[in-house]
Amino acid sequence: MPDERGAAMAGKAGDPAPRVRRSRGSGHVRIEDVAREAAVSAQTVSRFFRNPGQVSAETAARIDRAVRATGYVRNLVAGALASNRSRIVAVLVPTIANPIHAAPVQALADVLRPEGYQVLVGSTNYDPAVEHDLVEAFLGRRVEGIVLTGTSLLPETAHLLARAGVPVVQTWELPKCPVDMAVGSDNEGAGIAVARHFFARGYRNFAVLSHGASGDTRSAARLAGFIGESARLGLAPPFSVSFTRATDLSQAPDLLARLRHAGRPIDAVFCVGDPLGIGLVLACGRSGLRVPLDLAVAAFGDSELAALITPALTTVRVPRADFGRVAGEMLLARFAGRPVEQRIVDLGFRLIVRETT
Amino acid sequence: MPDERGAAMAGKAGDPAPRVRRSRGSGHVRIEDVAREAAVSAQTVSRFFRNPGQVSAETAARIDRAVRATGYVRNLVAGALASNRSRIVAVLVPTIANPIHAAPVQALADVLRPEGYQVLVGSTNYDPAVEHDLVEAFLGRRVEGIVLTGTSLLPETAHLLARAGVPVVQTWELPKCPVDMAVGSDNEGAGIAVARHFFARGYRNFAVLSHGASGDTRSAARLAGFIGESARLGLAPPFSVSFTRATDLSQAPDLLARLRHAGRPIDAVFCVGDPLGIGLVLACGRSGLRVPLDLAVAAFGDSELAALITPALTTVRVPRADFGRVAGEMLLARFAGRPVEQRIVDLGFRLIVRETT
DNA sequence: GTGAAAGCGCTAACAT
DNA sequence: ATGTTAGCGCTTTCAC
Repeated sequence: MPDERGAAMAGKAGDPAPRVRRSRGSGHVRIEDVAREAAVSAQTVSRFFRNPGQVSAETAARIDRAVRATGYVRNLVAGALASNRSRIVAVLVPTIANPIHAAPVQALADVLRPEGYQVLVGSTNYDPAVEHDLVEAFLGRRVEGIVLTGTSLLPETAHLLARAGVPVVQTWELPKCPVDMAVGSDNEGAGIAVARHFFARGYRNFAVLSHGASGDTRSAARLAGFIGESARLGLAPPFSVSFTRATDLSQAPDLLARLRHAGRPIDAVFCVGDPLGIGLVLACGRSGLRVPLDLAVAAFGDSELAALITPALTTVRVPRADFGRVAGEMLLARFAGRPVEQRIVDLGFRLIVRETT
Repeated sequence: MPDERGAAMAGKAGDPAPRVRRSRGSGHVRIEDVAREAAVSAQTVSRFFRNPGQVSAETAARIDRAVRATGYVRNLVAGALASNRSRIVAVLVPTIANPIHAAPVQALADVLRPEGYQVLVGSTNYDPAVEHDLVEAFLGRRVEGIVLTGTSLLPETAHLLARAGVPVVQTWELPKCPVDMAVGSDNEGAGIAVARHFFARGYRNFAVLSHGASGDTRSAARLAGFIGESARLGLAPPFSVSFTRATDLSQAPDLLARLRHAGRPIDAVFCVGDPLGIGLVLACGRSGLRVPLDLAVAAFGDSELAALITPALTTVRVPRADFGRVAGEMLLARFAGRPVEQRIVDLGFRLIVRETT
């Protein structure tokens, strides 16, 4: 009878147990309150939440009723501390403004949800320092897995990750030395494919359109592939134009002007991302430049709009959703203690030739 | 001397304190390890992390060194439990695939970050049941504030929110009875404005294009405004066409076909969202339908692409980023205990007339 | 199937 | 400016 003491102490006043002090505490209903209401122990309530089948049907019903009566909401923070399992997986994307990242994040969340995991998203804005801070914050929240977009880690970030012992999946790219696991496509190969396609179509004067984000190694790899192949094809180095902001399409007309005053005629442009490519094609339409007659355009990503604009955009398709899905499956395997046989998964790419080339 | 017991027990072996058992624990470096290394108390290390200026410069340097030496990463989970402050704000959006939600989320995060808050994003997919589950999960993580997109809450969700006592900001819409606070624009008014604009331009045969998501009360309000004003203008009820999926632009050509076989000629279409409007305009371009000569189009959102497509889209502009910024500021005010003078903030809208009308 | 005890790693409150 | 103590609310371990 542990309540005896409180009852005895409060004897005269008849008040409920005046504990030593009550300045802490959230004021929330606790598992113990539910337990009391259901006339079971707190353990049983805890079991009920984690695995309802583990308690008898009758107890379950009583607990269920008690939960409703008290308005109890599980404290996952306390649970995470006690069990050392946060049930959170973090995913870092360069920017949520680019819808190209929606599919993988969605797919990741869809794979993880049935297993009870929630996905925490962070935007690095292509800044490795921001990425580092986010990784540290996520590690502080004791996430159980981290999915990275690209492989442009700072050495100290890689070190942090390695020390933490948290499963990490790098996506989109195929690093030679992954921090842990990776799933993606060959970006350099994509650049090469585009260069060859341009060449096969008869174009000889190339330009590349990229954004200024130095942390974007995926774009850099595509560019490297494209430029390298141009050289192998015996062409002059592509004229290079940079966006200052990755997603600001309103710059497209200005960019087009720079392309037209390159000092030499340009007949084909490779854009490192679909937003750039779409912006360029639309800007051409506005300024009366005929695509692909006056200028051919190819991009990367195969976003939804690529096929819809006129002329439809030639672009490299990568299985974006699968990046997220596979990343989630790899993490799940790790969580379950299953060994991941293939630490680097190449999901390939495909050049979708449409009307802009 | 609490260690005495352990020492006595392990007397002969002479081993370091063999505690009763050591099966729990994360194996991570703890604050106490850092404290020992820096020859200070754990409390001082804790203070150093939360407010470096609170410890002397010399101790700070020692702690800093100790943190590096041990590779310590703060356990924010334990911190959140002890302080009852998670420093997390949750934001719910219908879908991250629609880039229209990127700006407010970004702005919210930008306002909150300097104050030490992180933003947790969840997608409801326009499903109130999913929204409910997410709210419950977030509440379980003891988030300190919740930002909602739209006002289509289930009654039980509203109840859950009310009970939790967490500050809530509903965005995009202006509910008559907000759960707590709200910042948005008058969606019905936007629909009315579009109807009047169509009418003023001489169009008389209206249609509306929406997606099927029943949980989207924002779209519903726009539609209601548009339809109501059509009636007031003495016009026939607009012909209505629905997308099955909110963001699947590939359906646009099919939709266009349905519009053309409406049984009566349609000369102006109001699309509840920009993605729909852009898809429609592009589909018209593909099928040779002249916009606005054969069909006028207006939408809602003023996304980046709206001004870039040809013809440029007439659409309603709302200060999306400001929705997030103001929501963040309201939350911050609450956190600081400041009273929020204005619980409902109307940020207005503007019809941007371009070439599609 | 259920309960009792111990403690996860940190911070609030109270000292000094 | 720094140290000591007592939890935060849950889950693990062990016992029945």
